[in-house]
Amino acid sequence: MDKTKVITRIAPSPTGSLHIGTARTALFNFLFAKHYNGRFLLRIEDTDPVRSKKEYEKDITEGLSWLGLDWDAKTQNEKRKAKNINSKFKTENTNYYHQSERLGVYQKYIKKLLDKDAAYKKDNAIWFKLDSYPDDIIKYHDLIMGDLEFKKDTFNDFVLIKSDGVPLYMFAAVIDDYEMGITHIIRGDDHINSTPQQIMLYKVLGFNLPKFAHIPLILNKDRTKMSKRKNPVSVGKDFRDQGYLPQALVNYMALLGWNPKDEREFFTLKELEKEFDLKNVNKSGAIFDIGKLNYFNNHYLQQLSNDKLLQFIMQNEKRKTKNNNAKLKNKEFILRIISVVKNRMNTLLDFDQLSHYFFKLPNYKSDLLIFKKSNKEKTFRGLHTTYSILHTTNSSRWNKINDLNNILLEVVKNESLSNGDVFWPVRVALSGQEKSPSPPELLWALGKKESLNRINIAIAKSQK
RNA sequence: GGUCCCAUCGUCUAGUGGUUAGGACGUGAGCUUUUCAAGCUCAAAACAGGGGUUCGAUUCCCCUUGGGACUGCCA
Repeated sequence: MDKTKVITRIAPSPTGSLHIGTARTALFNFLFAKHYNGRFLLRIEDTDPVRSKKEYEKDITEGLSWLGLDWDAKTQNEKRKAKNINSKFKTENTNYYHQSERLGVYQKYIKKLLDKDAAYKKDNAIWFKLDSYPDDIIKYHDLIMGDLEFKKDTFNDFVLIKSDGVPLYMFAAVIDDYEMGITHIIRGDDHINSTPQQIMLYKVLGFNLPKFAHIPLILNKDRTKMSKRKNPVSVGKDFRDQGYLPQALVNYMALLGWNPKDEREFFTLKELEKEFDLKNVNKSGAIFDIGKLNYFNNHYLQQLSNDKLLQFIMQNEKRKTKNNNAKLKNKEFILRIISVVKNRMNTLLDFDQLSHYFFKLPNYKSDLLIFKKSNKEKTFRGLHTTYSILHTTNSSRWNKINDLNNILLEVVKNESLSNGDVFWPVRVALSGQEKSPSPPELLWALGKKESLNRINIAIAKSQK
């Protein structure tokens, strides 16, 4: 880029949980800043004391961190400047910005506008005077949308400071972006129409214009905007808590509106930092497709080591139940289960469904033991022989899935049965399910004692 | 209504003044197999319409249509 250091920001209002749209905007701001070795800042726009809530602020910061979108901390100098002058707001001294601690700053610029006759007081509020902007046309170059042009007379004077003394977004954002030295304002294209008003403020205040980049919105299935108010899709509740991995969500969100101009589709955050540029962001909105997110999530789940996966499953379980789940105590056992069900998982939450029968054999009908191309006699014979051979099998042979597979094949051969006569009933005996990992995998995961126990139960059932 | 933005398979997208319009998800089929899943192979699936410009437009221009956003003392 050029000599000036890139500084971007994400400026959410804490009036709801971290929304998917905000997260995607944060991602683009983060990536752009990192790509050019710049800074990425977080500013909480909490000037609406009625709707703003601390819990939402917490959700937002936690969500950004979870995604790996760590903001650059305020400098010491910036920290010192922060001062809360309005009793309506309580703010701690965080390493990111709050508008509520900058109320004094806004006053300073309001005075300037008043002095210049660019603002006036009416109904106890401070209004911007459109006439103070000299031109009839406001134009700007958008890094994504191209050259944009607006007629001034389609706007009216607008409120800068409400009658209760609190500044409005339109004004506060301009002052903050200027004071924070924001070089690139990357935000949703729902802000295109309010940009001319902000540009007038920049000009009248004598500020240099930052670069604007309006990114296309994330859309619902019906192509309407996925909005924070109407479609509160939350990063924490709807993705993290539903068993999605941050790397999957990041990868998926990046591809919503941006692409690498070739056929690669898997990117880590680091790779995205390297590849991302506003030039490759397109103009039209993108529908959010949970199916494709699942695909990415499955992909990243497979990349995880079993140990890591165990760790995530425990974390998730903890978040859900608020205490340690007793059934997850036996780590060795869980690790074995993980390795046989892993590739069937789309989200971390799937583990429950895919693994319950390892912990407790479900009740099943004896008919289920009989393979569709088999009969009762063969089923019984298969189970019986399997039991006898496994019974005498040295537990050292139990460590290899392939050995266990060979044992089952031996049974098939010795009894002149078909694969289905043996494998199917063994599967049902071990899992009580018709869909499961392969019988040798089940044997291996369950261990010798439990496996024999379950086969015994099946033999008893098949005799009835 | 006004202002502004957008327009390639169902979805995310690549692409070029001359291409068999490419990839991915999803869908269907096949292979494999003891089931399901996975994996592999194959298939169906798109340039919104009309005018220009041009030897030639999916690509450039205009119009229409369609969709969306904004239109608060919200952000």
